[in-house]
Amino acid sequence: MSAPRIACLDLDTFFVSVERLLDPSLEGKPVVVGAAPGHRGVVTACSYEVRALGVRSGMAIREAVRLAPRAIYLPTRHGVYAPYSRRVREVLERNAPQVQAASIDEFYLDFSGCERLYHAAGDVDGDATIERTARAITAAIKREIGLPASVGIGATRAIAKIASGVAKPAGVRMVRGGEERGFLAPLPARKFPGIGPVTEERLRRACVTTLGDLVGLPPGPVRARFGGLVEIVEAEMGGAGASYLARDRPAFLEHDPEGATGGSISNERTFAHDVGDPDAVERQLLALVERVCWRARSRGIRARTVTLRLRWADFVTVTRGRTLATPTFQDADVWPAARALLRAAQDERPAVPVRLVGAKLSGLVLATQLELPLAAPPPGAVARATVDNAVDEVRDRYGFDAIRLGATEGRQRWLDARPAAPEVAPARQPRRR
DNA sequence: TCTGGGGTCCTAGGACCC
DNA sequence: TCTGGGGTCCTAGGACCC
Repeated sequence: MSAPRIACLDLDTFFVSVERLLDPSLEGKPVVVGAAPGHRGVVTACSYEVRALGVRSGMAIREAVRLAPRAIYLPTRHGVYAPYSRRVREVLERNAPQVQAASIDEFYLDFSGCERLYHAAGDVDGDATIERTARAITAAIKREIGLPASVGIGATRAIAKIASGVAKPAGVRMVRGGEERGFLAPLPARKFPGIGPVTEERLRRACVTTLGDLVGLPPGPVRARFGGLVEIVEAEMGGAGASYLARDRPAFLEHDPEGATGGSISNERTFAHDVGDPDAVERQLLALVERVCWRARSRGIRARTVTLRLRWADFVTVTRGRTLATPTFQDADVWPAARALLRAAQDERPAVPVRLVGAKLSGLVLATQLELPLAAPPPGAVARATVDNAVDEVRDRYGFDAIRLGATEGRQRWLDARPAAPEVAPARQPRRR
């Protein structure tokens, strides 16, 4: 039997909690963080007061306003929340041997290897010690930072994560070794990480509502249809999380820079109103290309593949990609490819207005791993690269929007005038965080 | 005037090579 | 003049997560 050793700590309604720290008058009131009412967008986070009215994160803001017209609507301010997340992490690192951030408001703690410590304390299996530690951690986060948090504890990451949801708000829930099946079986299938709305509906049509229903499917075609999923849930019920969330991967590319080729850098924008003018879409795409390239440069990462994302007014969405011969982080290399992809896609449905456009870089490689070309840069290239570097430095310090580049047509000529050679300027050092 | 934005992972088919 | 596989790369789409 596997003893619980993984904890999942989740900050309750994190963005709302931070907004309340900054403005205590919001305490106890219905609060929605997300897009502005009347605009296109969704709910990013919401307080329990509005959840009681049916509001959920991910819901269209329009729908939230309909359900909770008197709630207080606040814009999402990512830059404000990140420092609080870092402070939480510091508390965790003081109290747990291993900490991994899964997102801005979710952390995994691994207590493996602490058995001798527990034994010395007279705690045979360690359960009591881990649970006590979890309570001490949530108390410290509340006392030192002011944020409520919930913790789930179990043998695997999946069990711990599900338990943290059950523990909310501001609770601790431990699933002891051997209790996994009894804990999971009555839960709605949707609670299992990886089962989303689509799979939930497929399961519902097979008369499967709970995780117990799922593993209880009799042998036959229906069970076979969900075969992989049944195996995964079965393993979790046995406390053996050799699958799924237990697949430990580095959480962040920054932590695994050696030869990292996975990952992607993308930005996309939904227009306030659907856009019928192809030139206007092109201008927005150029701004997005400049943004993703800047992000790649400031991380010292080049990309081999450029992908365009386009969503038309009727919500039909396509992605179109192209892989370049040489990895790059230069606007002048990425832009022609992105523009060609956009024009080809626009040609497929010329009369339909565009709702969203996006640019993505993938096939990432560390810039320092590349061999530099031996050829001397062509005339003018160094001067242009110097200007680009100066723009980058301002943006690294003050953010992408600190500098607006000139009229797009002039900018396009500037890009077209640049050599397509990927390396004209010395590689910049990755930005320190 | 329904449906954000940043990601990860998986699948599947076709090209191409051996 | 009929028929293999396996492996890798590329592309496109889709489910899911926070």
